[in-house]
Amino acid sequence: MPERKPRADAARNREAVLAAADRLFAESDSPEQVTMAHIAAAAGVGKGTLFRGFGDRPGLIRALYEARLEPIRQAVTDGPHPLGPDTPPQERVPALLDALLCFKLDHRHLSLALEESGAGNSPYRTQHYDWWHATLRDTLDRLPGYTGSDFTAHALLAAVRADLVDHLTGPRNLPREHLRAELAAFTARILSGPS
Amino acid sequence: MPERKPRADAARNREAVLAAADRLFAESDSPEQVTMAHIAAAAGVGKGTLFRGFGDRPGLIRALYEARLEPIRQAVTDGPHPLGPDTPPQERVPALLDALLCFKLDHRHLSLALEESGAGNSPYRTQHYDWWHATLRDTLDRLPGYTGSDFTAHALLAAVRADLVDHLTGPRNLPREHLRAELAAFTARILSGPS
DNA sequence: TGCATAACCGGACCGGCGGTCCGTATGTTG
DNA sequence: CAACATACGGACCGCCGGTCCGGTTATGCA
Repeated sequence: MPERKPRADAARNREAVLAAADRLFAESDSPEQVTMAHIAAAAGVGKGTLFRGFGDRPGLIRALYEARLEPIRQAVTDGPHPLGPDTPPQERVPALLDALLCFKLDHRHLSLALEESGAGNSPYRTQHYDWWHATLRDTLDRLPGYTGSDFTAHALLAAVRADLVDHLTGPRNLPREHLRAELAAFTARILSGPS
Repeated sequence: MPERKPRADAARNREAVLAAADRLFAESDSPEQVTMAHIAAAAGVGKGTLFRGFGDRPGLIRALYEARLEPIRQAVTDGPHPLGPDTPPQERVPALLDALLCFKLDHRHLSLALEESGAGNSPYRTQHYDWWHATLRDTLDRLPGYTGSDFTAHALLAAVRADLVDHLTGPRNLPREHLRAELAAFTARILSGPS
């Protein structure tokens, strides 16, 4: 009874909006240049449709982000080695962080938009952050005798914040593979330290 | 010839604006609620004065932040143990991070306002970030045989990002001393790992 | 001390943004 | 095919950062 089938055009419009937003974010120089009116126009839709379907701007960005992240989420929750839950922690932690880093490199502006802290919606009050944190913490906890996993998980996730990634690969022109290597080295140091 | 003495009332107004902004940020729930018009009104000054004196909103926030941070900066560049330059790296790195963490705890909303990434001004394109990073990196480089100091410095600074600190001490109510201890443990793990 | 001048003040004003609202159009169901 | 519910869309609103210029006031010189 709670679920009512949405109208067909509504579903189509929803997809059109997400596709338009994705394109606009990818093409823009800065996420703030992508306004709700722009997205609506690019999707051939009125502004009202955007706000009815997604609530507000952060809501739209979140929906888009989570849609694009879904494959990785799948791979982590029940995928094969090295992201899946059967991977031993020493391998899985770096794999998780590397996957997240690559995702942010591939969706730079979208990730930047998401992490823009506006008003009460910090990047830490999102569903997917909690999920990443819990996954990482639980994996760390599988390391025998490891302590401080909660804070460590936060700190590791902070090392791949979108704006930091953007800063390192942007003006300083650090190549993608270099950054991945640096992150891997950093992670290794965390895992092999005293527990 | 480049330096002209500013008028006395201009200097007074500048201080009044900084004081008003400091108070408003401290009292507000969220940094975005503090508008330029509010600051101007609280300082008994017109909006034009704000923009002439500080350029724009980020400029005002930066000026305020750097003014409040100045004592710590002094203590780091030529102060005594444990922040000063004569401290051995194993002690100085945690001391630097702890000082920064405490500062962000004491100036929570101001720090949040500063790190809000708007348009082209990411928190990483500020003078003081470069300074913190360089200081931390150089200190890490004094550790014999340490590699990857550049990225490590970024990652350590990311662990004390204002919004993360806010998130941990806010809803989750983690006491100040707990967080400091967690950060210290994390830092220690970094320093004692394989180089 | 008084005047001429440049520096500074301040609030009316502007463009643009996120978000709302309601008359209209369209898909859906019996 | 009719009648209803649902979604559409763009005019509209309030607010904010930032600009501008006529009026004011400190300052340097005579």
